[in-house]
Amino acid sequence: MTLTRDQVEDTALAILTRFGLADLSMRRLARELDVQVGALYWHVKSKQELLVGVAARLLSGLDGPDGLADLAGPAGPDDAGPPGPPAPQDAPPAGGRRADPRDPAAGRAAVAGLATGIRSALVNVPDSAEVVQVAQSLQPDALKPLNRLRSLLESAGIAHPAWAQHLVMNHVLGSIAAAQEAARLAAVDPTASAAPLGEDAFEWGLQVILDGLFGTGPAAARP
Amino acid sequence: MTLTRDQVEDTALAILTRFGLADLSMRRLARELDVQVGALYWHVKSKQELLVGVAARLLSGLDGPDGLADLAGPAGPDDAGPPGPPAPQDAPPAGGRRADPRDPAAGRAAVAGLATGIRSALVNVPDSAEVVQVAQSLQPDALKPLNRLRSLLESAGIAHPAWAQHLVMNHVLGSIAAAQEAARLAAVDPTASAAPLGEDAFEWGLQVILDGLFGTGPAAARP
DNA sequence: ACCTGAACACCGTTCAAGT
DNA sequence: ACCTGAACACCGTTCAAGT
Repeated sequence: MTLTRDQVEDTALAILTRFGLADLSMRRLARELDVQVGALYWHVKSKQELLVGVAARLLSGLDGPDGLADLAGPAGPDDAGPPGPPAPQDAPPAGGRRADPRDPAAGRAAVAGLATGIRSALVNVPDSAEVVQVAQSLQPDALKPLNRLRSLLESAGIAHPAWAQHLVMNHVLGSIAAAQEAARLAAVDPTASAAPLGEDAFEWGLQVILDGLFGTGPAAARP
Repeated sequence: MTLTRDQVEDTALAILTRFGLADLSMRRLARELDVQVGALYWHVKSKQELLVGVAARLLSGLDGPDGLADLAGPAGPDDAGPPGPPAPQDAPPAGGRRADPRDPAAGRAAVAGLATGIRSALVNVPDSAEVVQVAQSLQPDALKPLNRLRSLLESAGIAHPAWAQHLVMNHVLGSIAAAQEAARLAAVDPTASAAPLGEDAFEWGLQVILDGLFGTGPAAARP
């Protein structure tokens, strides 16, 4: 059986999920696949290009039109915390549905649902936020869910959809990275544990952003 | 003359400023200082600890009580774009002053001024956002300006100052990283240039966040 | 106290040569 | 077409030994 690009990306995702980005080296990947390092470079142009593929796989559950289709993500159930639907005031009415221009709340709910779905897909995979961030800056159109986020914002009437997309994504990825780093620190040194910065901090910040984006009053009139 | 920790951090900052994080290796640093690599480890415990020091230096102009004291940052003038005061509706009234509880607008202006100051201090130093991010997660209290940002938010009556601090910082650092990555990409491949994502995108996003945090209406009543 | 010299265990990428 | 073997030019960290 000959090596495949899919196999390479699958194994890369597996190493990332189990051991994190520090252990995801081309050499480690080759060892896991029982080939020489050079063989990998027949299937991928560079490690960066490989990471773009891994990022796409991380978010592949959100490729379709339904932002909540695979809410738990490929890595299993969501992180610890009180169970129940996230974003109670937003998620139930709509996941990733097209925003109805006659119903402004639907646009906000769709954005909230997709943002929460992206977080759920990444939060259990170590360093996944970093991987998505490099993919996002390296090949801005390679990640469909991020394009979908932008078009949701555009449909909802946001003035600068691309800017808003980055605003939301910086919060999503920043929250995940902070939470994972805090967890890593706590695992080594259990004494230094300031604030957990978990799912509730994420939801709170998301609502602040959505208030600013969709808020009645002066916010809606901003250029 | 014997080596000093200050010298090590100074030279590290110089390499970062001129060549970026990829070129800031312990070996390169030792070469620049005309010592062996091992010598560095007498003065710093690890590269991560060194980066915390570099991050502190990057933001040292904002240590004092005035958030706009060193608005241009250590790297020279701000990035390209139409000149003029940033955040016209926020910066003029107050830089980093204590928020007057009787004047809610002063709190918002102080936060905006400090956030803009942090951006100005970092935007011209390549990969500075990444450096600050690792410092922030590694030693959350080592960077005074970030603590000051939190206390400004607290004084302004924000419900969750620590969460809000991260919300603002994720936007500041995310915007800088995206802008610098886009510039790096454009330098290599001038054809692929989606949206610039520069200072105006930063200001717009900052105002959205501040609208959500300070906004009149439902936003102010959020827990 | 402060630094050298040298090692340990790694990296990403390239490329002639094999099959 | 696909892979091996081997090299190139690097990493961060440690530590006996020198001064």
